[in-house]
Amino acid sequence: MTTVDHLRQVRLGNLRTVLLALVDRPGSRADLAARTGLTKATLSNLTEPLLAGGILVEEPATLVGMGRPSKPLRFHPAGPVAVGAEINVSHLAVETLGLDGETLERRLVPADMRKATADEVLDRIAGLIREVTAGSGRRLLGAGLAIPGVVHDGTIVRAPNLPELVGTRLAEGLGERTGLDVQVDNEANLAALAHLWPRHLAGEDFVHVTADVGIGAGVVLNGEVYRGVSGFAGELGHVVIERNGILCTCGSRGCVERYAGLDVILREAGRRRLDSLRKALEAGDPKAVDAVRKAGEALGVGIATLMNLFDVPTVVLGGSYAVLYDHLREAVQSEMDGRVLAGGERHSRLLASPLGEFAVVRGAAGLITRRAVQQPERLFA
Amino acid sequence: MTTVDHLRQVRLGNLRTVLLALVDRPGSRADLAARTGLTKATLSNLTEPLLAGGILVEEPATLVGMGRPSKPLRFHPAGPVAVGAEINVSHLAVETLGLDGETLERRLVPADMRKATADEVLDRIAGLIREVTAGSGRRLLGAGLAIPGVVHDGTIVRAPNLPELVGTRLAEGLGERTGLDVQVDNEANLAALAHLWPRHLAGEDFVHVTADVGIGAGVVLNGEVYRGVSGFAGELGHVVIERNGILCTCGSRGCVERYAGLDVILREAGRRRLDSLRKALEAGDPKAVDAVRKAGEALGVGIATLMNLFDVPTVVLGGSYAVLYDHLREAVQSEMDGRVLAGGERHSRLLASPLGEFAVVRGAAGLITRRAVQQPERLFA
DNA sequence: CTCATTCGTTCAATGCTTGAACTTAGTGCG
DNA sequence: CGCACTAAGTTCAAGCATTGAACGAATGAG
Repeated sequence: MTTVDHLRQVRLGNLRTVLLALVDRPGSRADLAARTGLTKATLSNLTEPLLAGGILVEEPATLVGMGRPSKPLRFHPAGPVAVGAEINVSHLAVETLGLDGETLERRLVPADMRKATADEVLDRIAGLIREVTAGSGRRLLGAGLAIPGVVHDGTIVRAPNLPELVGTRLAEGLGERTGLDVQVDNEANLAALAHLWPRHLAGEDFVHVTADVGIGAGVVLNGEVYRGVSGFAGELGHVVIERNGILCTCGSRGCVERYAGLDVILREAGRRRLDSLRKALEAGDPKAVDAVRKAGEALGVGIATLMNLFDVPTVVLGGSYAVLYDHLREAVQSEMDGRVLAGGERHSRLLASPLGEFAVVRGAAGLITRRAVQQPERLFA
Repeated sequence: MTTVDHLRQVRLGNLRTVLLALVDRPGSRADLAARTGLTKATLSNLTEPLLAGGILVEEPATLVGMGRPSKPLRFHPAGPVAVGAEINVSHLAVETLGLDGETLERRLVPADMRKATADEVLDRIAGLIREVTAGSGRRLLGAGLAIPGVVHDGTIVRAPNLPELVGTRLAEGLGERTGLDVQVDNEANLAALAHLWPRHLAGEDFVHVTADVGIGAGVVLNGEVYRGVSGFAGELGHVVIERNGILCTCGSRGCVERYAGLDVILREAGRRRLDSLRKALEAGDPKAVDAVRKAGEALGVGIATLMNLFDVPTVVLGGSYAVLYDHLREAVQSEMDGRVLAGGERHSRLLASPLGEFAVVRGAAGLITRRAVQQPERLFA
């Protein structure tokens, strides 16, 4: 709105384009100009403050081919980093992530959080963050915080497994403890984001499905995490597959969660923990195999419904489902093939997440690096 | 990419902002400046070519209040118009729509199209378009064409009720016949668009649900129609509500369509046509009332699932469902209240469409006026 | 040593928005 | 009737990011 803000916007937009190209891979000014469609002149101009600000470094010249050698630009190895943190029912985790997408430090500590108060949880998380960031000397861009619940306008509005946290504003609490700019989001959304940023692991339209106590789906449309109007989008656990089926805690009947939730699978398989179930599956225990297959059928019906509504070509199974993938795949795929309209292999792809137990916390950190790239003015603070 | 294309983009963006403000309502330059955040100087500059090009007119001064009277700008009454056309199983329709959102002409002619070839259909549509556009002397911006099927990259890839059209490229055929720039889309998407443009009738996040032979949902997220990767999004008809339920033509079981499709309702009610059903309902025929209530229950379960996935606050019932609204509402709302997570009146609103049988064709025309506003360079052709 | 080649920088030109000053066209009041 | 007041609309110099062309820099090939 001020004098030439419109011109400023053009510049920031171009800066974003350049940074996105650099996240993809390093490159010289000439190379970046070719990749972004900008001119070499503009690139020199745009990168100058980034180099001066310690965001980028110029590498020694590459001595290949004819002509003046190029000096590739990359993110500065001592440049700013983002922190990711995760609060879950049975563990806490933190991770630091550079703008180049490299993980610097990680911690995952088992801890029963079910009855912990917000203050207790935040104190522990803040301690872990201090551990992983101590002494690096690198500027911190902020922290992303993942929680197993629905967040709306910074407040936790639903958290079936961490009832103590409902109604609290965790971002502010963690901000006070760490001095960081904190952003809170749902673990399902962040696990999905980890498959999108900084690397595309499943295209730019997919659904990432995980099971903990509930079943959550993170929906990515057009390269953006879709959160819905109130942050409730992707509640795959409460998709109905049998309208007069088992009563659910949510008040509905026949929700997918009652047939394919991790608690249901474990109970049916007669096991207490995921690890024990996995061993039973490896040993070929028929009760375990059967329990997982049955869950897969229910999950497949829910996923088919989801795909008929969102029309995304790819489903990523993560978390516990990734662990059980080998025994889930067939049943899930079979229901999908039989029920998805745009079906057939051509359209529906089922993948296991390659990210393991750090997916959520990596997504939490990615939320911050991504914001820094999309709003490059934040890099000059 | 040329010299100062970036500057051009800024100008076109501002032009779009101004036109959007004018679609909302007419206003003087000073008023528009206040509403858009631009300066009076810029507004004079931007509107000058629109006035010269016959897109806008300056009204005689309004003589109210102190100071120099303002001369409101509005869309020119002889300015360009868009054409909408609809091909359906049992009728054809066309409509012309001005940039101001006013309907100029309409035709809806009953016609059994089930076995018609693409050429026959296009000839008839082209004839209707000539009828409604003849002699107006106004420039035509293009035509939107609605069909009961899925469109991807301009080709009809699915049309259960008009099998003759599958694989054809109707846009090109109609373009050749009329000389217009034609854009084809699904009727569900266009019915939804009609509730969004040029007037917001249900906010900017909602789902519009209609029943013909199948059940289609047009999904509007963030003020944009969401089409999915292949144009299959919003296939509410094939959301599963009983996983071992009735076999569906799509190969799945327990699809909503098998319980809440119009054909099912009519059969259960012992009627042949919607009109006859409506009269039976008005007379209180218990068989009819019961058939509609049962359909409403099934539909409500499907809608609840949809809302748990998309997290939209509003559902609009259109087409046949709007006609049956009084007898559907209670059952649908009851299932929604019991099953939607973000539920309660605060979050889920159920409405009947106010647009009647012209919703689809109005949306088809709206597709074109909307494009003209969003890409203002098209207005200077 | 010279030429060809490619990288990166310098610089005048372009064209859009802006705020301030100015002109225009009314109302209200003595 | 005239003068002050108010608000609409126009004019204009200033500011700024990108651009293409020209130029300087750094290397390989012959």
